[in-house]
Amino acid sequence: MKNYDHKGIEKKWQDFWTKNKIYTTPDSAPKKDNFYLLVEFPYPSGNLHVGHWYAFAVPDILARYHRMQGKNVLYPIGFDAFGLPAENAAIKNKLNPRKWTEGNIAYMKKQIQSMGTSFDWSREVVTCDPSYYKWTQWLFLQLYKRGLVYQKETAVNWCPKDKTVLANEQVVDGKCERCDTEVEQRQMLQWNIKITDYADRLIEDLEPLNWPEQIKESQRNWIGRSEGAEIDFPLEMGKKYKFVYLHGYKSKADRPRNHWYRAGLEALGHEVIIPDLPNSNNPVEEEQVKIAIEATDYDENTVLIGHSLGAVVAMKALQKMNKKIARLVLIAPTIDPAFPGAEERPFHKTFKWDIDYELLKKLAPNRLLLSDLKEPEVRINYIRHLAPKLDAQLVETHATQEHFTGDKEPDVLMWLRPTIRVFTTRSDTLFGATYLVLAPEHQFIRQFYTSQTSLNKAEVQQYVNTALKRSDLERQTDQKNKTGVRLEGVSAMNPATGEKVPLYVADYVLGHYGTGAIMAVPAHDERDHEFAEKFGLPIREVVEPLVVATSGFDAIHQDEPFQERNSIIAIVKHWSEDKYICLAWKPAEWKGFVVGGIEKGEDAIAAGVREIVEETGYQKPTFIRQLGGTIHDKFYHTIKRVNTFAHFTPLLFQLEDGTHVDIADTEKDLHDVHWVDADKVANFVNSRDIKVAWARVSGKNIYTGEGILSNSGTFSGLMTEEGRKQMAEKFGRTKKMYKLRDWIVSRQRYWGVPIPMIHCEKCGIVPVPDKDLPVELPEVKDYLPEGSGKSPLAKVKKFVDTACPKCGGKAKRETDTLDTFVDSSWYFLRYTDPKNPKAFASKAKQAKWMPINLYSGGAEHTTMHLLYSRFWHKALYDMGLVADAEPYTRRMNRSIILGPDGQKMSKSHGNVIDPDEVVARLGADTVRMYLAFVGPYNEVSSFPWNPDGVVGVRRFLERVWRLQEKVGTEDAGALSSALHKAIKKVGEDIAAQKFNTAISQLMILLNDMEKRESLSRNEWTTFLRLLAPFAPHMAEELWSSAGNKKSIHVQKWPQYDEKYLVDEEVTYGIQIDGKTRDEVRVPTDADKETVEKAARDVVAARLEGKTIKRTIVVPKRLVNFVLET
RNA sequence: GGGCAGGUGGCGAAAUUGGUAGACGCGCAUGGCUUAGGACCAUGUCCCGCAAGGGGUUGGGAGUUCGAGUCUCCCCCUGCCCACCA
Repeated sequence: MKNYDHKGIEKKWQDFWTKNKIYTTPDSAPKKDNFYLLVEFPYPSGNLHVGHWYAFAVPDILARYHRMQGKNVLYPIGFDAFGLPAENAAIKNKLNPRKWTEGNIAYMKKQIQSMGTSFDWSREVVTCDPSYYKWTQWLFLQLYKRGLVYQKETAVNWCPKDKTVLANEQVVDGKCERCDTEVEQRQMLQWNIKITDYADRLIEDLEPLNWPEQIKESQRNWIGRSEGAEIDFPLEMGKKYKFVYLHGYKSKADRPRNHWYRAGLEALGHEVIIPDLPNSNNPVEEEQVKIAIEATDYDENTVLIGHSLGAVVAMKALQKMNKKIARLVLIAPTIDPAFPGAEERPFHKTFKWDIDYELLKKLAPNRLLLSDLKEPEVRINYIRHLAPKLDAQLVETHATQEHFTGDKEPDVLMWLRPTIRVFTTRSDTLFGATYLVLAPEHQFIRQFYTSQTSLNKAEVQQYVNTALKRSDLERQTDQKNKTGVRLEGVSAMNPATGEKVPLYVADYVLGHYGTGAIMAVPAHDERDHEFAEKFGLPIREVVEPLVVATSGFDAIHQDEPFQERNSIIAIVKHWSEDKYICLAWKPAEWKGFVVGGIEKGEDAIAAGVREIVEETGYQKPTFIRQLGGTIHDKFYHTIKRVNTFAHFTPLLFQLEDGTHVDIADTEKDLHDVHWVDADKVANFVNSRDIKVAWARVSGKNIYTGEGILSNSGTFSGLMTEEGRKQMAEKFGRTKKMYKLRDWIVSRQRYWGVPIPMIHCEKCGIVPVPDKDLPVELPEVKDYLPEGSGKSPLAKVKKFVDTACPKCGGKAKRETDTLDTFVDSSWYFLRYTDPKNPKAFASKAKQAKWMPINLYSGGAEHTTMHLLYSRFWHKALYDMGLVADAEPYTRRMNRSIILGPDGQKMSKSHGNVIDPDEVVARLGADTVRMYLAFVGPYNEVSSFPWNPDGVVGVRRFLERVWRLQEKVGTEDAGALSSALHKAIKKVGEDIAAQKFNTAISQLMILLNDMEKRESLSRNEWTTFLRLLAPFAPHMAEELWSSAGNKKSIHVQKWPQYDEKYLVDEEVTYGIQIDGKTRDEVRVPTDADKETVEKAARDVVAARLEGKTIKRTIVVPKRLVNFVLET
């Protein structure tokens, strides 16, 4: 027997496999099911690292196993070949990025092939190949045609020195990676993809997927849906408007409510014009519109209001004038006669509803509809139908009198003024909103405020300028230090309380989330609280905490009634030291302060004093202060044995001195009294309500949880959850918001897919026609950016100058390239039909393989790549280009291999393992198998590379090699029971991707076989087939030496027989009182009585003189004797 | 601050899902074989004990159970991702 020479063997068989094309996968094979196993394709960085081995060689075990199980397995590979490193290398070393990339691909291909993986190279896909990116462009244009692609001014990282746009990873600590210059934010027109349109579906379609829950959860978090409300706060500001109010049918200017509106608006300094519209009882459109137009000069300071039929007059008048105004407000507009269910009205003959909503939208940038919920349903419905047509803010409310005809209609007046819209998830705390905060980017600041005379315009502008320059990173590291500036001369009205509240601009509010404005509730939000403290703003509590015992010793009993009681919590401070009285209840685990009920005719303080004396014996408590509002608690009273709903008034006392009288025995039996140091109280007490009360002593903890509303007008007493619904309805609208933002796909880079768009002087944006695809990346002289922020492509005149495909006139090509996440959003489709020149992949071939059975990849792609490609697939699905809404049936994230020192492998740590070196020394089979053995493959976990561990696997393989000496030539006899067990276990473990335990079973099998005198040929070749997925080269060599001609990798996985899995005898553990004392071997088929008797005999000495209360026999496991105590 | 995942020998890890904790491998120790060995073979490797035997043990504490690494509650610690998301 020769020694195990891995080098010779691996080379020999790799060549053999390639030559015989054993891994070339047909689209279908007779009597075989297709199985699509996908691994993330690599970026061709130039050198393979251990991570690549882990990513490709371990799933290869699975691919080989499924093949041996009779499946037609597609296990493809390619290269994600566009991207920044190639461009950086090109700039640095004056190379051609294509040549650099292609060189790397050629080198890495050899390395990957050295792993002995079963990739089908005939299906290789390379994203920078024009035959590939032609289809990237084509798919992008399909999305464009579907309305999913748009251009938008977006902030980018800009290095003022290098005059270039920087990717996020090129910004280090807010500075340019290359020249260390401070990075600025700069607005640029960029291509975006509307992934947010799919946010809900991306969340909902996760549900049925067979993915690990954590991956689903992090996708949901990334999308970040939150359900809340939008609420409008009317502004009172220095800016003066001219209000024109048009009354309705059978009405007139001289009505009490009109005078009242006038007074309200004039009080704020506005001008108010209320014309009498002619023939109010028999109105004619032309006459009324004429008078409305002549009422005044309309300009961009005019607010046009129409009530009822006046709303129609207002729309028609505005349409006719075709002048821009500030705002259009329609109060309970008259129903269009064409609307289903509209009643017939006398003026239908003299009015026409030919309204140009698009024009109105242009003329009035701000539109508001007021609807009275007391009115008949048909009008409410009509206004709901009108709102989206006008794209108007719809306010549904309860008027003082139906149809807003009361003498005073406060809701109407409130909404006549300009508003700030906020998004909140806590609309229930609206009564506690004592100020508003706008993000520095907020449009109100740009459009209105800075253009008006205001008291501190310069200060605000300066703040906004510096805030906008601050990078996200700076904002982050400075979270505890809130800054901001008040907007002087303007205030908003809290729509719930009617109070004036101040406005601030502060960068703790984000411009890109929600509406860019918040209502601040300092009593129940920690950030707002911090800001309010700093700026001396009022803090109003509107939520009384309610805690509920859902688990633990005092968990409430379902379906039992609650007994309510008013009680106190008395926190008692020591007379001289910083410690407090805590009580530990003896009958239960409860630990807290002095608590007790308030008796009839007693006030809270008196109850507190009484309870302190009764429960602690201390005689001289002095009341200090009440610690905020009531704290509610629902729990099961373990002594009184009843569900309790307690309302605690928290009180702070201090003892005057240590005067103390022994307490009653009945009290002593109930609890122990402890003096606890202030800093240990929080850990000592274990009751929810007590913890809330204690937090108020320091005053630093803000209650942000659920509870019962207080100080909230008619809403007081409601549960916060219910209040949230009701207030959102009454004062705003419910609204879903997402953290997910649209996908910016523009890159100002050379080495990417050119965006196939043309900018025509006449026609605007024109997509490149399909017949002109691909738009090929031209050669350029150098890869430095062009200087104005455009990509190096902008310097290539031949590329840029083109003719418009529509009109043939002068036009310029788009010079941005696509984000590489676009390339990788569909590569798996191309594998199914990699050479197709007519389509990105034919439907027939897709159908053979999609959706993917298993996608294995790195945890770093859990959110972005996975989300982008899921979105992309859904968009294609909606266009009928793919057959499934989801591309990946299963997804698994693999673990991570660390350096030998337990640190992440990196050059700076000096702990990088070079796989080529290890392979040269120990062989590819050893490395593959070691990586599979080191730990569970699909866990959020990491394993250090252990150089000794690798040697151990090598040792295993050498022992296998030596085993061939024991093999006879006869196929005599049945397989051993150990072999049957291994066939089952190894197979099941591979299928479950538990490669580590599969290998340990092979080791157990080897240990067993080594002990044998000889092995039959049949046993030997069976063993080799089990080994084949792990060590494909060695298995093939030994298989061939055993006289086989065909490759082992096209063989069938061996079969096991159930009857050989069962041993003749089993060992039972013998326990006494649950402690293992001994063991006994009994025939496998022995009945309970036999087992029990055998066990009893073994431990007879121990059982002497004891009485057995109970015996538990767990078949094939153990016998437990429970003794009488 | 939020979300997720974890915590088992000297180390990487197993544990039929509530049933003899530590399979398998590494390391270490002793012995054998050897000119040598980072090779190979055998035995051992939680603690006390020569042994028979006894005791302990899955981050800490409590609970449920005949029986808990596994279930429940409280606390502590570590890693990853996100982070002023209203």
